[in-house]
Amino acid sequence: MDQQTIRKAGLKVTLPRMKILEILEENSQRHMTAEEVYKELLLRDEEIGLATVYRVLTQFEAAGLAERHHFEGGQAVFELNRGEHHDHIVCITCGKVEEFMDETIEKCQAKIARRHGFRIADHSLILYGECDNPECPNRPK
Amino acid sequence: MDQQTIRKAGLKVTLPRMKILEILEENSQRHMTAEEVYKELLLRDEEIGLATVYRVLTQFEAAGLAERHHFEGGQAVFELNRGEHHDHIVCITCGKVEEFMDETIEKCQAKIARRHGFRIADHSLILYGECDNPECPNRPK
DNA sequence: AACAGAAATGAGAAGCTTACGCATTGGCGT
DNA sequence: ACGCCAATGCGTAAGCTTCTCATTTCTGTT
Ligand SMILES: [Mn+2]
Ligand SMILES: [Mn+2]
Ligand SMILES: [Zn+2]
Ligand SMILES: [Zn+2]
Repeated sequence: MDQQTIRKAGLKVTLPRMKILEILEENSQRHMTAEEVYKELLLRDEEIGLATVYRVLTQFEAAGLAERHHFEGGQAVFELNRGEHHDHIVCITCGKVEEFMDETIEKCQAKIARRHGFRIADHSLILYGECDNPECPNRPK
Repeated sequence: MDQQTIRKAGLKVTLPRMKILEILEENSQRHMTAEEVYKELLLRDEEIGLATVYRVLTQFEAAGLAERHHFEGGQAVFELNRGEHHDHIVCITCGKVEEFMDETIEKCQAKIARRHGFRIADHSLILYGECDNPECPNRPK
């Protein structure tokens, strides 16, 4: 239940938090911007301000409930933390996002950090390319 | 000579472009924000507007002369393209940036892209952590 | 060396995303 | 049910980057 999720994250259970978590859950295969979450709230006739959306998403992130990613394009995107780390590959033409996890890369990163005397806290790996979707606008016909 | 560099990039040789290229060259070990380049121009009594700095940096990037990176913190940083690709490891405490290149990681990325049907165009790999610099503010004493 | 056309520049304003201030509302423990 | 403090909504502001447009500067050509 969402209430438990929010409570366990150390946050007071409020309507905005419930609704936003709900939306992230229903779109767990996507990566949504704050604006998109906000628009989705409007569709559902929820009177929740954009500032609250940003605030709640930031709180979810701080609580480890959600992750924020900075793909090219200015707007940050959010997704629920599913417990297993993954990185992203983004189509620069149609925006499609796929996820992957590569043990070899992860290990190499740790090794590199060690070699440079860094205690690694986080990392961001994003591959940009053109996807092979026939519907992808960039596909030569 | 800088003039040749700029001309070969397909850009008209202008004073702002010369000066900005000069500054990037003199700071080739750093990663500078547009604002930092602008401040450096002010120190040199060059009457070059911030808008021009942004424009020129963007043009340098488009021409392959420079690279833009988005480390955490809002501001993009720029560096001259030295011809050899590298990725970055950033200290989240003192901001120190080190560079690395790992053939294994690069190969894995290519493999992953292939597996997902993406023609890879670019990638961004940034490791965040705490460095071991004794001067680093975060160092426990 | 002067000229003309096109491209580039400077200054300020605007755009966009995100954060903030504050009066008001709303959870939640009592 | 009550009251306190956190959370919210709205408007505003901040930070970074880009745009607009009148003016200047290149560049190739007389
Ligand atoms: Mn994801
Ligand atoms: Mn670099
Ligand atoms: Zn695509
Ligand atoms: Zn450090």
